[in-house]
Amino acid sequence: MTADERKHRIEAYLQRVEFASLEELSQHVEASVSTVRRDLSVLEAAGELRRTHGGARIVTPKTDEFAFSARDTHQLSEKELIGKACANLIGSNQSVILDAGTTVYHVARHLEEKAPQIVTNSLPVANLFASANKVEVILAGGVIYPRLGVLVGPMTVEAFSKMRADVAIMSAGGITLEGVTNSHTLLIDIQRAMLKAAQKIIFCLDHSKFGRQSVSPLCGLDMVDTIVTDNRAPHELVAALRERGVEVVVASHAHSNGEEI
Amino acid sequence: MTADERKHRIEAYLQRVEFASLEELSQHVEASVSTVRRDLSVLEAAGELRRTHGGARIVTPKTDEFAFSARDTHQLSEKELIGKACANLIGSNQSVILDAGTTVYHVARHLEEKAPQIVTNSLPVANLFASANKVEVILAGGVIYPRLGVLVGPMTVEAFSKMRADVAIMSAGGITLEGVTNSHTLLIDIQRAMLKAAQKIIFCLDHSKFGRQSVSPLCGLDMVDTIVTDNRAPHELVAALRERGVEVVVASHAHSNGEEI
DNA sequence: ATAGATTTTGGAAGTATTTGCAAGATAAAT
DNA sequence: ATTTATCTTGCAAATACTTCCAAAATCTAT
Repeated sequence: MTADERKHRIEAYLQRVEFASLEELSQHVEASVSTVRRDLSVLEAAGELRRTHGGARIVTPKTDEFAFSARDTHQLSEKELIGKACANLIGSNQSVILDAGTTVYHVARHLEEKAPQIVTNSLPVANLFASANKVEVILAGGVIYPRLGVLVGPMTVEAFSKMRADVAIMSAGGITLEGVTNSHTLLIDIQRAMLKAAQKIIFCLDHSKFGRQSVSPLCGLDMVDTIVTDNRAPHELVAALRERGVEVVVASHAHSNGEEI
Repeated sequence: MTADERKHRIEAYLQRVEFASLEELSQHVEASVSTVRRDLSVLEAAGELRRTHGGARIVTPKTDEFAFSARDTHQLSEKELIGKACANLIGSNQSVILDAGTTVYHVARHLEEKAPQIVTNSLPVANLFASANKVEVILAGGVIYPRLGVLVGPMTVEAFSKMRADVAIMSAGGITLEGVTNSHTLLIDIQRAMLKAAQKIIFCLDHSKFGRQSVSPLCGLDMVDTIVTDNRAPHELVAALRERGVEVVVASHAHSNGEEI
């Protein structure tokens, strides 16, 4: 990789994730942190980004025109961790269905290297990859649901009904031992079609979703292969879920820092 | 392999991968790095690419109608005027198909007050209305074509084949008395489906498109109801088009009361 | 076709740039 | 205030670039 290409990759990566640590960038471009530091200095001088302690931040985030990526910095890091951990579950060259929803959005940010085929009905996710040409993104058609930037309606359901994918990465409003529920009735049909289309089902649910029930039941626990959550999820419920045969991955700082392939 | 052929292969390869190291290029064209270096110097002098430390990069991935660039101020005011004039042709509550392309994008910006039903395969247009809830936007499904932010492929064609709309607002690469042409073969099928789906066909073409011919023919003049252009369009061609029964709207500052951009 | 001239090619030597590491300095965290 | 993490600076090794030269290929004229 040339120095120039490396700088561009740093820029592109930051364009997607908005902020990244030195370590993260270093791994992403496969160069030492020293080199990344120097690159960042150059890019900062060019006005492309702004260096911060421990990393860098893009100066003009282009993905930010959505009510969607609202600044809840509180749970942001938890969703980040969940996103990273979930992305680690995905193998290379798999086809992945991505649900709409903020948590899944964070998964998408870490998926560039892994999955060349992504199917989604989320406009923010689509925008994320709109300029990345390593990933093939299929966007399901449908009517845009304004606030969320999600495509909904019969067109969307039909699109997913005709598809097959290796994995589906899903959001939901709540999970109990009785199953998974969601509040957006508009999305239920679409999510059901997603579940049918995928071989493996992963739900990304931060701790606040545990023990909660939304209005519309989505599916039972038997459909769920894996749940990725953060370390504030109630241990009893996690244990109970595991007893029911659901794999539960708890994302933590330690885990995400560890092994590389 | 001749020297000339080698240079062309280098160029074509860079067109595909954007960056390449010396070593990579050397292997690809089966020549020594020294030779590749010399070739790159020549090509750089010709403005085809830019050398970098360790390799080379294409200078620009071809500027065209569909390439969305954030800092594209080129002919901005003219496209703005065309956009406004074209939006004026649309009635309230009409269903409108919007093609991908920068000029049509500017039309979309002025369409919100009309509260139309919009169907498009353009990601930028979709983003424009993603948070506006006066407008119902239907996004056709398909594969995202990276650089352009357009949805393409059979899914997209099928989506438009099943639709009916009052108006289609279209882009194109060139127009002559022989008809309308476009350079992106990937889009031709989609555009044809759009034309079939709509009752009235409007083409938005700035003056640079007049008298130009791109590789792929799109449709004859008989299909075209209206063309919206700016006041630098060649008068003879405009007159000739009118004689053929095409309504030509020339956007000027007079018509659109001066707002800033 | 052949000998000589010209251009092109591949490589070598020397110079310049880049990279990764380490040590001291500075800023954040507890 | 102390500890930890991050940043800057300087340096040596690695890598890449330029210039030059000889061999190979191509062209030209007889």
